Amino acid sequence: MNLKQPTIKQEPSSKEFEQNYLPGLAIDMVIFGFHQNQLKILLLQYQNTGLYALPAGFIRKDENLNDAAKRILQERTGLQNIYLEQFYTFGDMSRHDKKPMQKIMRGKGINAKDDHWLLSRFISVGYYALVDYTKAVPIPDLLSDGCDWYDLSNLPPLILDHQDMMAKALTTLRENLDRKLIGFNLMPETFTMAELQSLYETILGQQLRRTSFQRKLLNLGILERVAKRWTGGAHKAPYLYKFASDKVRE
Amino acid sequence: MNLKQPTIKQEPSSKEFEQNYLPGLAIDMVIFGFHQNQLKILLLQYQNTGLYALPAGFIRKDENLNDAAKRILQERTGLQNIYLEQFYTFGDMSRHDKKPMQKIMRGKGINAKDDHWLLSRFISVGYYALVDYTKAVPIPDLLSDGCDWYDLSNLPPLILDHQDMMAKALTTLRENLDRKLIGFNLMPETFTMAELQSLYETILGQQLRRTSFQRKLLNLGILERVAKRWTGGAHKAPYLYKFASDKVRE
DNA sequence: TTCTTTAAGTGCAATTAACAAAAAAGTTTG
DNA sequence: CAAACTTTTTTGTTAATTGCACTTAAAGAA
Repeated sequence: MNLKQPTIKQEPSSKEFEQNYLPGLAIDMVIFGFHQNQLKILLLQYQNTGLYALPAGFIRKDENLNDAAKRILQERTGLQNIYLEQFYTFGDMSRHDKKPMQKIMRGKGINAKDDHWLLSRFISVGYYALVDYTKAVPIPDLLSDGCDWYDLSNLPPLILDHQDMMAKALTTLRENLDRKLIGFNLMPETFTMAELQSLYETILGQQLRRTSFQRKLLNLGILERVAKRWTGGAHKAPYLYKFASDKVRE
Repeated sequence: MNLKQPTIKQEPSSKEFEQNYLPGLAIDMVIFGFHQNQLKILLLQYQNTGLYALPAGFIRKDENLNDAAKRILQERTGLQNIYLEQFYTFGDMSRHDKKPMQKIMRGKGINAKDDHWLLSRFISVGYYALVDYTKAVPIPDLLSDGCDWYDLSNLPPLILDHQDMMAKALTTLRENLDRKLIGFNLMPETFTMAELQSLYETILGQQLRRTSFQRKLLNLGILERVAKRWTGGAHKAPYLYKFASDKVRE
């Protein structure tokens, strides 16, 4: 069924890119989700290459950097008003390696010259986003053939320095978890205390004590107990909580 | 004595810049120092303009981003092996305002066309550095007429978004102060406990309790008491401490 | 020696976190 | 229908940290 087909959508021409986008600068996104007690990130997959990469994009000449990040996130997930934070800008020479992109373009039937704009040196601003797994609708971009969630504990090999980017994003997330109370962005509307604890444990990579965790989070005064309860087994049903954003001062 | 002189050093020509530097990307530096119980930063001053700016520079095409930052810091202070950390990348459209740079160039007798490369949109990577005030030797760059320390509590008006940059750098410094134990980089070789406390109080913008502060820092086990003491007045002389970097694990 | 002044250390209350045990709320089972 | 079982939630008890007042230490001056 899957015969070789001509590329339908065209990636931007050199001229089109130069006219509309800032040269040499890109945005890479580490989009975190949480599902079945696993921390996940969104990756693009390229056919016939075995290569995987973080979602990325470029900055329009008339666009704020942060707005470009929001746009790129929206393009890959369909989501708006998402927790999104810049965490580091990557500018080592070693990240300038033409091979992966050449392979990706060949896989798409694009015959790129050595000075194609996509093969030049890029400095990349890293952002990480925290999204509700159940709400995101992953969408591939022009060059990729798949956009899907992957377990952080079991990632495929990533191109260039994307593994380092992911690691740095995770470190930043860990450092900000308590300080900025951002974990809730990864949860659905309502959740049990055990689920929330599991999220914290997964992000921090360590076990937490049930009682301490519960007392600490409840004392923050930002959780609201929802009247309803779980349908459950032969035991006490856990309370459901929701994040009371109106109680957060800042 | 100071008659109008022709510019001696020439700023890079458009061609020279395009050949050697990454376009549209700059580095801005918030260089912190501490002297006489005041937190200070290094600013460039432009003659005949009343304008002040953070030290800045560009990235060579064959240079790592972090190496460019080190180079720029070295060019303005003469210092190497300094604590230097990237804190944010600024990319709002609103920071693209040609007027200040035009004024600076006119002040230097440069007749810049409207499409001069220095007047284009720049996205700027912010770094902050912590230096020993007594060791830095401020040096102006090609366009500026002065490079000096200014009290953080009494800054002259800065161009563009440099005030925001400074504020963000200070916030980052505050957040990292305890976590990364970086305050010592602002101190001379040896210092008294009172001086160290004054530094912390100045950075954090709040008074600290002496006993708690002392107990906490000594318990960290990273301070070494130096045998020598102060020459002093009619009272007990304070101990001198030095930072025992070999005792810091990380 | 005694006084004055500033530095450094100590003891205790108050707050916060760590650990342990008990109570609560469901369902299943005899 | 009550006893048993299971998981959630709350309540104490102990240990660690911090805030605060006070004591001790050191050095020159009277």
